[in-house]
Amino acid sequence: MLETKYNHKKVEEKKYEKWLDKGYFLSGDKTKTPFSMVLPPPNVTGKLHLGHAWDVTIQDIIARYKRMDGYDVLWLPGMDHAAIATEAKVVAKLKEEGINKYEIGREGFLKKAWEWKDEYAKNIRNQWAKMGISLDYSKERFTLDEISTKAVNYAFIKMYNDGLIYKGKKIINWDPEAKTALSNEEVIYKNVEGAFYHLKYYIEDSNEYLDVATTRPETLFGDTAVAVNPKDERYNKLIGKNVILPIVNRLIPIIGDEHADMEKGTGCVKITPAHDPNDFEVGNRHDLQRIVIMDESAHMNENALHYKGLDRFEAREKLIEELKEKDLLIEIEKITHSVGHSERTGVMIEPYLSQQWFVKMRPLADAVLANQKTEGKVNFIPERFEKILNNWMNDCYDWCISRQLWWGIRVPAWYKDGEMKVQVESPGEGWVQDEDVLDTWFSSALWPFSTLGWPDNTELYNRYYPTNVLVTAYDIIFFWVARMVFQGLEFTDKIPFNDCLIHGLIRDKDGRKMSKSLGNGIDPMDMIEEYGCDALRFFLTTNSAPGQDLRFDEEKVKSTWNFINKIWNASRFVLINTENLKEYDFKNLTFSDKWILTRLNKTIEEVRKNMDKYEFHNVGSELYSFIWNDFCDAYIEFSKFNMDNISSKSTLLYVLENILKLLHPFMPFVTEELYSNLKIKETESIMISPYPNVKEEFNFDDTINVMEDIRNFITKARTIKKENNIKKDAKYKFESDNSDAYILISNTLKLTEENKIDQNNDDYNELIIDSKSNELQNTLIYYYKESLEDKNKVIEELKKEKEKLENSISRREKLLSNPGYVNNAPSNLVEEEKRKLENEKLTLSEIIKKII
RNA sequence: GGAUUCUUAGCUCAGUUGGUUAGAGCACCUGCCUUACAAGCAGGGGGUCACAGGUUCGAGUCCUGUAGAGUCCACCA
Repeated sequence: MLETKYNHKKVEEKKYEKWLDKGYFLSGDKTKTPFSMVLPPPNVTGKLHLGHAWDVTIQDIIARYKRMDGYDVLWLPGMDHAAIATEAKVVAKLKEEGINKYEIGREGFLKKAWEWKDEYAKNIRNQWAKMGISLDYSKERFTLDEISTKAVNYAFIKMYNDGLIYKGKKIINWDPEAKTALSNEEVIYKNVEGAFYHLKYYIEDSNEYLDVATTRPETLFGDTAVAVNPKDERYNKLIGKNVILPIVNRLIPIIGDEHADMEKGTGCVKITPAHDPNDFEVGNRHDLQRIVIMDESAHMNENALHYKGLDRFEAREKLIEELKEKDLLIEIEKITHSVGHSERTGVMIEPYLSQQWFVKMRPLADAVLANQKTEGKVNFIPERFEKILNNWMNDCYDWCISRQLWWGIRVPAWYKDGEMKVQVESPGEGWVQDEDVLDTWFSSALWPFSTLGWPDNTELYNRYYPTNVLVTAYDIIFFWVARMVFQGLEFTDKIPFNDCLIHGLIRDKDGRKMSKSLGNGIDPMDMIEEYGCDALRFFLTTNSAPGQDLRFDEEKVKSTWNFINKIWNASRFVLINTENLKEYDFKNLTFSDKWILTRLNKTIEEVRKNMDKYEFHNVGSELYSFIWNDFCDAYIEFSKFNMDNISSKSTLLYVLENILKLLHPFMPFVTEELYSNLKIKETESIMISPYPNVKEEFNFDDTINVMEDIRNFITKARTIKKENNIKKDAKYKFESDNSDAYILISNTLKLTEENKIDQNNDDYNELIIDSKSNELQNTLIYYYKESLEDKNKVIEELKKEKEKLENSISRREKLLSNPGYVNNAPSNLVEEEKRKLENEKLTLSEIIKKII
């Protein structure tokens, strides 16, 4: 028999291994309809955080539900090589060991990186196991494995041949720490303290100068013009003249360009085409020279004259000193401005002119936008997230996909004598492969189909693609979701997933983002240790509406634990009382059996409806109130009165069995444990049992209102009894027009035979509790000794109730006499109003009698 | 500047296509060790749904405006 308390550690032990051994997570049953999802591959850089725990639990709920409901579920796991992030971590680790990556070379470094990957992949798999998620490990993939590499190479070459990938020299976001280019999405803008340095650019052959303000004075070495707005009357007459570039003393032209904003700063802008994206454009318009003044680690080069070799910030400092000395500095204006930082290394981005590979976005984005207007669009849940996709697709810029790293898929391009060939294999002797690797997201973008063996025409691909649903957080929509959609459309002519279920981000108790720097992060593994995986899962998935952020509140995890303990104990009760039951027998159902079976049907219906809509918080509250309020508080209590009835025992066990199944996707471990203790069950594991369906023969709809009346009457009786201090052994008289109600009420209120009296003895006063409705009429009279004071109190109470009823009745009458309501409102609501009105009138008439 | 979410009980959140006395958990008050569960049971109190208008027979829900909080994108010489 079960222990008296739920012990999550014991319950969650060894079950996962068993499921794995039995092969329950495997896909491939061809007799069933396929259902597929790919797991958003976590980076192999660390451990899973609460956000992952949330994300994987949602998916596992879907997977388990669909599997139980008869689908052949493929939930494909995998991990992401996370080029920059991993390379940065491996470099840091090597540094600790005193190794420089360039010393050991590309091959040596990659060996180390693979070792790192293997170690972290193992950790991640352990954490997946702890979360209880039902992944098909036989299909596990890695973004750098052969299957993925093949797909990436194919995609790259195809896009190159179709003109969708090109190589070009442009200003890109450069990370001087990782020494690589980044895409715009990998740049995070932060507000930092900085300054506007106002510099004197003397006009040629004159004592006058232009006040040119810049936040990055060290870039002046790359200046090839100063721009003013052609409409700016202060300066436009100077267009065509030259200014003397400070320190360098080179002559550079004053040009007229719309880019110079008259309202902003001084109206004069220095133009550095090799170090600023806007200036790059200006440079193109005016055919200006591009002078690169820094090397790849953001140290000044020979173009910066005597500053050569200095770091950019050091150079800035020294340059300012020199400008001051030479009286070329007008002022330093302190400002706070937003500056791009590398998402991974955290260093300030340097806009940098370099040769990179790009994906031409416009045609791909337009295809997505066009597709979202069709029936075959990606269905976002909640819908509003489609706008984020569309906004991003509307104004996007070409995607820089080359990275100057080693950890990644190498660009399949070969060079010899100024010639370039794009292909996988070396074209032959003397050809050298491009040193760059591709952006991680380029491989992730192909994930839903590359994992299934595309571009080959595989059985997996044909059976499971497109996938049914993708689950991820909203912060990843443009990084990943958008890219999968356009690559899916480009290569497979299909959207990669029909539904895209978006959840929010996890915040701490005070609503702040969880981050390392704040130190407010919570390790899901600690929560599992403390409260169990089932409690964590249920908390994560039932405490917010789709798309909303979730505040992590340990108290709520704790109260979920209590809920599980409640289920545990209810199960104990059922198991203890049904030990001898060999098979279900529903021939002799009592009134409360019929009621709970009907309520179970309604619950199944609601739960299924909400499961299909991914509204898990609704499923949660539906199950919570059914289990706790209906099953435990009411039904189990009532069942105690008919323990000799085999049909009642059957009902107890049957309802429990169904509760466990309904809960299983949320709480896989405890439901498996309890299910394994059931005497009657269809399957050896709850995982492979069929998900509950509504059973028409268990619909006894007329029990619902009657039971509601009975329970209300019981509550009312208890309240009045408590308020009036009626003793347990008070004499009473009880009448009911319904024998089921009579039994349930007298048993529950403990109305014993010995306290029952027929006639009022003059010594007693009467306390009448009654309820009148069309379904049920009860009168319970307690006889007791009371003071006059008590009696007046009772009258007061009755008067209050009378007043309440009168208000309610007049409100309902007004409502029902309103033709607008009666004609327009749904008829079942109108009927319900009428019924309640009738019942209230009956009750009121009784109260009036008593007051008189 | 553009987009978007949020404002409901002391706290954290639900509240489906508008349906008329707004729900839950936790916290609070009262009484119970009634053997499935005191991590529980039985009762109870607590909300002019941010504010102001509008549409409607009917608004927490739809529309307009205001205030506050958050997030994303763009710009930031």
